[in-house]
Amino acid sequence: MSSASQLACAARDHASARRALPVSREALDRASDLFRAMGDTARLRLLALLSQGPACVSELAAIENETVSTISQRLRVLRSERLVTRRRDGKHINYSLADQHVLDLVFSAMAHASELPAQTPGAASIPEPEPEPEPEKEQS
Amino acid sequence: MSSASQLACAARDHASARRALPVSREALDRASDLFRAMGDTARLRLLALLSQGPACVSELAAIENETVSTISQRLRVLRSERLVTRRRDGKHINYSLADQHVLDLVFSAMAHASELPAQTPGAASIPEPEPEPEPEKEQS
DNA sequence: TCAACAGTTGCATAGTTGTGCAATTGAATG
DNA sequence: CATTCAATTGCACAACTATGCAACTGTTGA
Repeated sequence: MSSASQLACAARDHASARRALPVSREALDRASDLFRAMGDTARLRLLALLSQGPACVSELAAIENETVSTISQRLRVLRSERLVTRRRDGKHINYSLADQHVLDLVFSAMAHASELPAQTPGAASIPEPEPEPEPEKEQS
Repeated sequence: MSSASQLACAARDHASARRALPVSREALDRASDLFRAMGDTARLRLLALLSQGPACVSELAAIENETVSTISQRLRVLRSERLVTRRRDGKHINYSLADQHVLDLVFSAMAHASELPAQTPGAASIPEPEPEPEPEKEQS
């Protein structure tokens, strides 16, 4: 993979000065793992449910109308990213949100998502469909 | 799919009182789309690069050591979630972050991710591996 | 100790996603 | 107008992910 045989514009047109990432690659990898775990509607719904308090697997299964197995799998993913924690309570295992942090993330995402009804790319050609206050038209 | 034939514990043991979600299902769907878009290391790296300023596709391809096609695909996904915007500048198309919002999300995720080195679930049995300040040991 | 119940896990399968290649669009330039 | 370069897209394929089922672990209570 990766040939990079075409770095034409980078080298000539604007003499690239950009290379250092603002953060470590590892940190980004972990962050993406986190996002991936939350990047599933069903799993995110579980987080939303748990935001109201702890719940056991079968309870969540009943609410979500899914099998216990499926819910368990979803929770496993969330747990692997430390989004939820579990604790045994008698016969059940109660899951809870790992911390408030998690909800902040979800709410931030929803704030962004609700800004606009989300478009499918390819609708407009190139000219920005949004009237920006900065019509800077620089030309070579 | 979904049988829900086993809501045993929900109905009996703790007489479920939880059902309303704190947010609309739609909002969660959109948020999960957003997270999914960011849930890929390569795409997240692009966001990190763009946080330093706009860049064109071939420039990003050179930095990432990938084909232009691949980068273009990744940007397409990011654009579909309005995480980046594009603007034609002469021969190139410059991509930028859609807004600061996006970076907040990334940084929050990294903050969460860097709290601990991330475990693989299944390591410890059930008893919480973290010494919590709330050792409430309730027992039936 | 055995039965019942709560959860987890292994496995097979279906569906989704990422990538490369080749063809195409579209703008700029000779 | 043809050429060149930037970028996108269609297609096929590989890799990954989610799900259901069945088997299994582990706990409670008779």
